[in-house]
Amino acid sequence: MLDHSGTLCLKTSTTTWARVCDTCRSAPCTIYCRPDAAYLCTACDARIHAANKLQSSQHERVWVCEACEQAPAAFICKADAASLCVTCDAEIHSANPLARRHVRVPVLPIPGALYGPRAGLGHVTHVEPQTQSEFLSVDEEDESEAASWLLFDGPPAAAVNKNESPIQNGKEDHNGFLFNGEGGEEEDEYLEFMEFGGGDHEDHNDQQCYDNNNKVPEKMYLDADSVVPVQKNHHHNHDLDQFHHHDFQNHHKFQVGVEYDQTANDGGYGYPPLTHSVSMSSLEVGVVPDSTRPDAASLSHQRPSKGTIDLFSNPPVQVATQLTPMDREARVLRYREKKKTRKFEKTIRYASRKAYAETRPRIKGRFAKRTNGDVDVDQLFPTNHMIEGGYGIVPSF
DNA sequence: AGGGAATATGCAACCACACAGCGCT
DNA sequence: CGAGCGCTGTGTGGTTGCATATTCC
Repeated sequence: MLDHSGTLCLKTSTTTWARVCDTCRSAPCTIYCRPDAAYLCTACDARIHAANKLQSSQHERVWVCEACEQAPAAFICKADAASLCVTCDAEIHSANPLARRHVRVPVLPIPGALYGPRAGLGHVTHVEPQTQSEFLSVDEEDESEAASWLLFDGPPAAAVNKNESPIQNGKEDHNGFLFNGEGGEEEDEYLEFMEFGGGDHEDHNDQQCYDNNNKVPEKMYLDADSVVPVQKNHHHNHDLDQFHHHDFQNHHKFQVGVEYDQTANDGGYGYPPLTHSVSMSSLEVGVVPDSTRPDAASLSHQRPSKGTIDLFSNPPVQVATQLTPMDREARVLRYREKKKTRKFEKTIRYASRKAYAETRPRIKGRFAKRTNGDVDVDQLFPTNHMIEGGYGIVPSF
């Protein structure tokens, strides 16, 4: 589709029309190369600029605005942890007094070595924070965050948590990771899970996530839930505060599990004993991961109680994955797409049930039995009304 | 600085009932 | 084989109580 300026755009899952890559014309652009005046997807950017180190170092590139996805980003909003173009920045931050208080800094060019050694998954190193800001841009956060996952080539050690070892169940891939079939969906689910369960964490912990020698995220070879890498997000989107608070709570709980696991995990699997520089809050100390928590139980993989974690019987085999830059870029892209499309609001599957619930008599918030005096529901929601209003239509899954 | 009390915040449980889905006749 | 019936499980929202976090003294 062409936008107002005639630019070819792609319909994204977020219902916005993102400018497409000027090179491949098939993927949404994520990077703007100033010298070339070209909008590129990360894959093409990697291909073009990684091929020529001179280009890579001299071509100043910036991320594309995360809001409109149509213009190069000019500012980074610390509060929203988003890179925004001038127009979107003005629009968003003039919306209300609270937004006006958001601290924004000029966006910095993407480091020229973006596709250098950092891209090698087996050699992921911590990227020093940009000098003018203590935080990374959102995209760089994504890079770091996604990179930490990319090291983990496969589902989140689901079987590690089971009583069968990865080797026993025969699903170990060549890297020693658990891998189920093509692994794509598994990975997506994993990323999605991580996004909700602990993926949004601080980058400063990235450094601590990697073993100094093996460049392996130290949080990775743990039981299923505890594989959540200790990262923290700078996102402070006010709409998401509630989520992040909860997320952060969970994060702490995970972290406790991690601490425990690692003390128990020094069992000669080829990993040196890990020293933890991860700061421990009062909450983390002495807190037993609550396996009875519904949110924990709702996770796809049941977390064994602290006392029942049996890591020694199931030594998870872990080897740093070697992925090509293109593979990595593809995964990062997929991760970003997932991140963009994630929804935090409650999903109503049955509008009719919602309508009935709203009209149902209550006693202290609880549903109460209808009495004869109650209004007949059929009068409130006659069949034709329900249909016209969209109620009564049950989505098929 | 450390500890206890007060306050703030977040979340799961609870309830009744319409409806989907399944098995059986 | 399709229709009808009965049974079971699911999903829906407002309030409450509890657990945890934060602030204050």
